[in-house]
Amino acid sequence: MQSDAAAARQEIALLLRRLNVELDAVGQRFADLHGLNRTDVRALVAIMDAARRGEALTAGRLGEAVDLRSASVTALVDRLEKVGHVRRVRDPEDRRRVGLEMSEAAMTAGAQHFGGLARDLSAAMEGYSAEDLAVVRRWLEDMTGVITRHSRGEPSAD
Amino acid sequence: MQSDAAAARQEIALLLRRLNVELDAVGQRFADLHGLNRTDVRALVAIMDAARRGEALTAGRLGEAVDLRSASVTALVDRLEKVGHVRRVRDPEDRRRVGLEMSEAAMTAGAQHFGGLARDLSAAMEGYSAEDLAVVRRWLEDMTGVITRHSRGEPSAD
DNA sequence: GTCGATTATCTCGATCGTCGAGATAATAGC
DNA sequence: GCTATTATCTCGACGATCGAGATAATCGAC
Repeated sequence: MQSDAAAARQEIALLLRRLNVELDAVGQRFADLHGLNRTDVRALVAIMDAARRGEALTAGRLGEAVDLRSASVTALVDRLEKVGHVRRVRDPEDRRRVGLEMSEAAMTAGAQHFGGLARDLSAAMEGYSAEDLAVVRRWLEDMTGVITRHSRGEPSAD
Repeated sequence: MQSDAAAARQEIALLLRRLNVELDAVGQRFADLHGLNRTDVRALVAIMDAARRGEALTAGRLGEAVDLRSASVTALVDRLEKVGHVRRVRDPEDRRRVGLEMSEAAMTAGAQHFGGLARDLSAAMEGYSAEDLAVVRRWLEDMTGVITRHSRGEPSAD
């Protein structure tokens, strides 16, 4: 019988779900603090991520990132622009395109909130050995693979 | 210099964020498959979790679980009841209260989708030793602690 | 037991986010 | 040039959520 081991694995799956809920709550809290909704936060994070990679997101690409139709993206960017979080910048190369640039203030607020979390997570991992972190890393990659297949609706490999 | 170790920790934090995104996508997929929105899915999960604990959720408690005001809960339960996923059951003890019972079909669909994920996750952990899983478990608890503090807006312990 | 306070849910009207359809404007291909 | 394609925007409609207030049941003090 290995039902003990199976129970341990199920418990870990439950812990993962709980972590997921709390991680979502971090985004929700940022939204509450800044008078935004969850979509707005996801958009700002997408723009920030792109900026970190050195790319300036266009309206269309932002829509793909947050899975919204063009009409909704226009409304979304209107909201973010109205409160000064982003600026529309027409691309001189292709004047149909609208680039999105985050304001310094929004960048700072985002870095403080989410960067602070990343810093605290990193700090909480300081007590772990390189070997332990390698295990965690492999586990994260394995779990993400399984989850990704589920989110795409692909059959489980059994 | 331990910037290598710091970089490894940051990378793990990024992996965790990616996992979170995919885990959200699993719920989104369930919603798409059944013509529901994310709130409806969260509600069904909350009802299912309560049922597993042997409790029948009332409308009010469901509202707390998914963070909605009573007016929205009424609309939410109306939606779920209309498509036959839940049934309103007046509590004979306290006839103000409305208990919520999931239909067999909804229960089965939920168990299939989310239970299937749990099963696959568990299977993917079979290759891990008890020691490795203990590391993962401790790590999950530590990270959840940090994240929960952030989601509650409590100061980081530095 | 009766009556006011409290609790649980519901109704109504308003607001806001999202979308489909179609307009507008710029680019690309021939 | 002229047409097809691409990127974004406008407009009208729909649906999820909410605040305020209504309704109905329970509780507590007397």
